[in-house]
Amino acid sequence: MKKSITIKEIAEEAQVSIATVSMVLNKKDKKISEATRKKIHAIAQKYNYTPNTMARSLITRQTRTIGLIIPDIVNPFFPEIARGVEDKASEFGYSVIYCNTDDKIKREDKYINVLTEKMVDGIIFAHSSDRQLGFDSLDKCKVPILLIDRDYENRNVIGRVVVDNREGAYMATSYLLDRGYRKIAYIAGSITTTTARGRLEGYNQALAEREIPVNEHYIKVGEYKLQWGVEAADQLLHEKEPIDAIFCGNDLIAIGAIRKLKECGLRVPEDIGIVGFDDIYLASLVEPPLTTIKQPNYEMGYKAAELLIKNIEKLRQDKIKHENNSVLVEKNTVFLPTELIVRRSAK
Amino acid sequence: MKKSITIKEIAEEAQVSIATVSMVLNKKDKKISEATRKKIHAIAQKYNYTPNTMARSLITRQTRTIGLIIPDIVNPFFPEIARGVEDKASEFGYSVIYCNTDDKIKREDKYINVLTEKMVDGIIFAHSSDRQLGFDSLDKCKVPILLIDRDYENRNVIGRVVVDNREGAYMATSYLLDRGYRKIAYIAGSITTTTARGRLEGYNQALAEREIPVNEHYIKVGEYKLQWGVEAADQLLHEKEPIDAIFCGNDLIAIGAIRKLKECGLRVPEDIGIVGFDDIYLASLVEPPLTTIKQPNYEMGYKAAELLIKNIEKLRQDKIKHENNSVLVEKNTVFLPTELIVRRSAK
DNA sequence: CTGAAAGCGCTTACAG
DNA sequence: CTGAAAGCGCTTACAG
Repeated sequence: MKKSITIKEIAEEAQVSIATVSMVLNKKDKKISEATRKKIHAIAQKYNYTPNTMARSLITRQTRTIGLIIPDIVNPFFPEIARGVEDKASEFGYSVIYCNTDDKIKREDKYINVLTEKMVDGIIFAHSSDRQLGFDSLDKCKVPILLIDRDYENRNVIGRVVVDNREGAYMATSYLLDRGYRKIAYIAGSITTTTARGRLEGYNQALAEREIPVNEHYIKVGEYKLQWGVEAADQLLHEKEPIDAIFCGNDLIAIGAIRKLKECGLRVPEDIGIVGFDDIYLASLVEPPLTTIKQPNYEMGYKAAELLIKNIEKLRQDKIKHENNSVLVEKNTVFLPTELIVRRSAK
Repeated sequence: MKKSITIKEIAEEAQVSIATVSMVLNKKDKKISEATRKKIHAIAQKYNYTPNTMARSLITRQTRTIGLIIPDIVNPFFPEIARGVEDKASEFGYSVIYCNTDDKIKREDKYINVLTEKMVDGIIFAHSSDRQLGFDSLDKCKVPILLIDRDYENRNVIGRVVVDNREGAYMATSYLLDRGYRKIAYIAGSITTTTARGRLEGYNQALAEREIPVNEHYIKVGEYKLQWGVEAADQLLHEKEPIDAIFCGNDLIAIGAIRKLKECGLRVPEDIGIVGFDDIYLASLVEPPLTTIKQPNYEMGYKAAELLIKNIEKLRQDKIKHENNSVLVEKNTVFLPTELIVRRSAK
């Protein structure tokens, strides 16, 4: 549309050098006379000057833009994360470019490339669960990467922000145990991810603490879908040793399980106790409102953006000051706590 | 992190000029000898060359990045739109920077500014419903803007993509009429938006066609929330002339209304027919699965990105070719059709 | 207090 | 077929 005015044109009109204009507009104008300053600001205002950040970035080597790579924004798990990221980023004056990969490694690599070319200052990355080994595009990547939700070993990764799934599952299972349930099943969504493994650990730990033996038949591994909740619940109802409670890997599973239980005339939580992992907050909409472990998704995004940007800025400081290799602000994995939300108490 | 190699360095190593390297790497290399070409590609590969798009953009005046401004990605209405936008954008080789405004005009203006500074090629904008009049930041904006979901008159706007709410409401109401319902209420979420007005028009039109007089008491205006659905349903049940069906402004309202009806021992749809406007696809999770008007949200984002990018590219073509004022690809409002999803048929 | 100059990494006429 | 040169809009030492 309209062409923007440049500092060169402002300089001409103000009868000063472009250096002076640049300094004034960047508030590095301690040494500039009040008169010049006013004149320049007036002209900038008049023509509605907007700086060309491309030109600036070319010199400063910072774009104040970060990338967010997630599987799918439509998956209700991710909007809160995305929102957390954007909130923190904009607090710091950063923008975020967001990318959907559908968990496809090819698309992940493509986006890492695109973001690198766009010179983003950093990337927040929720990678595919299939991504098992070190991968070229990550190794080659010239941009700092921070992992969320799922863990992954890689030297280019400057940090990780994940949910404390072990603790959450422990809380969920302990809650059921506290209410007197003893035959607690676990319907897992999958077991290949660190997420799922953490939850299994927590479940086992809670049982172990009370010296309740783990019944392998009580652990059903499938996928994070409503239909799987229905099926798994059906399987559990046909076990020789009847169950009295279920810890569900996520809330879609929980909804499915409840549907099945009701079909069979069982009441929740009077007959069968249920706690779900509240991936996507839907559980609160089904009846009976379900007791769940709330995932700190918003916090995850927020924290991730904070860590990433702090690292970015520290890296830059170090480069400017000492030109030596810099130490990261925080290199280790951050575990975010979950919360037990009791919506309807069992027994 | 690692510094990227530049075309200058490639040129040195290959013993050619940077112009040659640039041409080869940009596939404008028809005139370059096969040997030089191969040599250059080999070196680029070897050092894992990634172009600096800042530098390129500075010259070409295109960033291949568009902005997406929405109220809140956590609102389940928007992820599908965002996904549609990103899908189409990445098809065209564009990235998208996304921004949450919480419907605050101040934040909208801030983001329009930020995006302008970042030199995005265009902006897709779902503006606040409170934004009634022409507004400075939009007028001043140097970037083409395309509006989605909500309409707004402004000369800087190159187009609009909205849902055909009138048609949708007409379908919903007609469906209920076809099933024999005659006392059809309408629980609206609000009436200030063009969205809500369109729906009211469709409702009125359907009734008018069958020569059924509109009963003002049957139209309840509130907000797009579950609780309002509960309240409005309660009000409707106390009307002198009893209703036999409800058209709900969105699915949160529908869920609330159903909850109330059930509480009063009424069956849906046997006693009271219900059709909701399926803003957020949640309706399918409540029982009984609800008949709804499906919003083409994904399509809205997809179409919007397509129109915007086509306009951007046309604008550029025209500038290169004739340097004259260009005609927009499509300036008018695009109405996207809704779809009636019958999940449980009434009567 | 201010300016002249170099340069960020690239593209694009233009010349040969 | 290839190179020298100008320039995109800005920042940053350095000099005065």
